[in-house]
Amino acid sequence: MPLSSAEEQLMHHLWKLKRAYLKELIAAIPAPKPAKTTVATLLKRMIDKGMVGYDLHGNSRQYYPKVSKQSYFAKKLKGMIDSYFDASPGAFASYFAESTKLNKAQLQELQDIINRKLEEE
Amino acid sequence: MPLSSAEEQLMHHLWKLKRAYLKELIAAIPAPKPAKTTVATLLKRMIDKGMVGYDLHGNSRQYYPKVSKQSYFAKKLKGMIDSYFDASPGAFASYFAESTKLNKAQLQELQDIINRKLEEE
DNA sequence: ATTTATATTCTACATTTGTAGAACAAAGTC
DNA sequence: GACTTTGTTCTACAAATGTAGAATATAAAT
Repeated sequence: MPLSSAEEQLMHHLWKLKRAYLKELIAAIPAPKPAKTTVATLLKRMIDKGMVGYDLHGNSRQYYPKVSKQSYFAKKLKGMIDSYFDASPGAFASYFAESTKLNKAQLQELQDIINRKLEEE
Repeated sequence: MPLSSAEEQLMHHLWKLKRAYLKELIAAIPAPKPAKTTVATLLKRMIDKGMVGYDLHGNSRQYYPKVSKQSYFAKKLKGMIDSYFDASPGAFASYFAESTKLNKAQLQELQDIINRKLEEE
């Protein structure tokens, strides 16, 4: 049950706010702001998809993500690696290291991480 | 003009075949195979989106990708890094190196790539 | 108590996506 | 020349997506 594009954008705001009432979510969206009912519809669909939960506070709801940004992202990335790199994270890693322009500090940070990983064996 | 999910799947076959007639494309799709008109409709939409071109051979068309898998993928990944890592490839790289389970050979390959990159300065 | 701010539900409708039948055309085969 | 294979176009329709008005509820403010 993947989120649609509009739903995913809204999810980003919810991840940032952690918990939010409708009004707060709308406040977080940059202009042109959608109608409140538009956001309400998206939230309802996201709840149906199991991605959002809520607590009742008084008569209204405080919404929160039921899936962390990290794990949602990890799933998306895995899907991409599966289809574009034949399910090989190593091939993807090589491609990424090769193609991306990182500065010296970033490259060194990566080196450190990899060295640590190698020592963990 | 992003491809829809069904279109993207078809695109993968076209990338693999490089050039293909409708029949060849359908042959490449695993069962349950869609109706030929379904594939024809998708191809038409992909042509409209500028993702596929074709040469006329006799009365029928040999289709080919107008966008390489590499560049299409790069765009997708950039979109994800923009939205999930605040447009920071470095942050993404760190996350990825940290979270993915690569074996020793893969880690060393990465090291080599990074070393080469560092020397290129 | 009346107004106001906020939220929710229901309904609606245009667009996009997934899927395919019907009809027609041309090229190769018997 | 009739038949088969392959391809294309047109049309269609259900489901998903993007967007929002109308109606309604309720809590807070005055």
